[in-house]
Amino acid sequence: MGRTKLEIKKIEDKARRQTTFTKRRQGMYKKANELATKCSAQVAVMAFSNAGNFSYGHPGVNTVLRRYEAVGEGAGQ
Amino acid sequence: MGRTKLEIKKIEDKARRQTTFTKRRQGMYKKANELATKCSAQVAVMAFSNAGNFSYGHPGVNTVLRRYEAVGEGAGQ
DNA sequence: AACTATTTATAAGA
DNA sequence: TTCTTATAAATAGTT
Repeated sequence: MGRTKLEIKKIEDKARRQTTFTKRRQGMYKKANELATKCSAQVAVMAFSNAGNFSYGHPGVNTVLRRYEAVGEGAGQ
Repeated sequence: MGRTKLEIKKIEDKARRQTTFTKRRQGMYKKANELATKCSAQVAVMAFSNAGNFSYGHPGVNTVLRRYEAVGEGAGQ
């Protein structure tokens, strides 16, 4: 999306990479919230990079994690 | 997105809810992969509903989870 | 931090 | 139920 069509590959410029990390992380949180609301689901997103450690969950990251641990490897794609 | 603008609220029709869950889950996986690739990040998504338990991670769900556990509550929004 | 041109995701429909 | 298409939404570059 955006002004230019970009390949999906590492952004080498640090400032641009950091900006993209923030924008797209916010986008994923919004998608996670929408998926959870529309489909009565529990959803969590985690994103870690040099720019920091971030996570979001509906109803909460730890709630979703506990469920993942209960299901374990059964939580296939 | 799509033909109609829809509110973000629970989809009552079961078949439509299931279809949306699958489509949007796939969409989130794609976004997760793009974020990880573009920004050299580690990203995980978990989604649980009546339709099943699903997860995706780059480089892998368990790798990302171990990092979350190491960071713990420090992984703020 | 806000704006838009443009690409991408997706709700209905075929 | 997989594929298409009209439209809403996300976002890359700009200001």
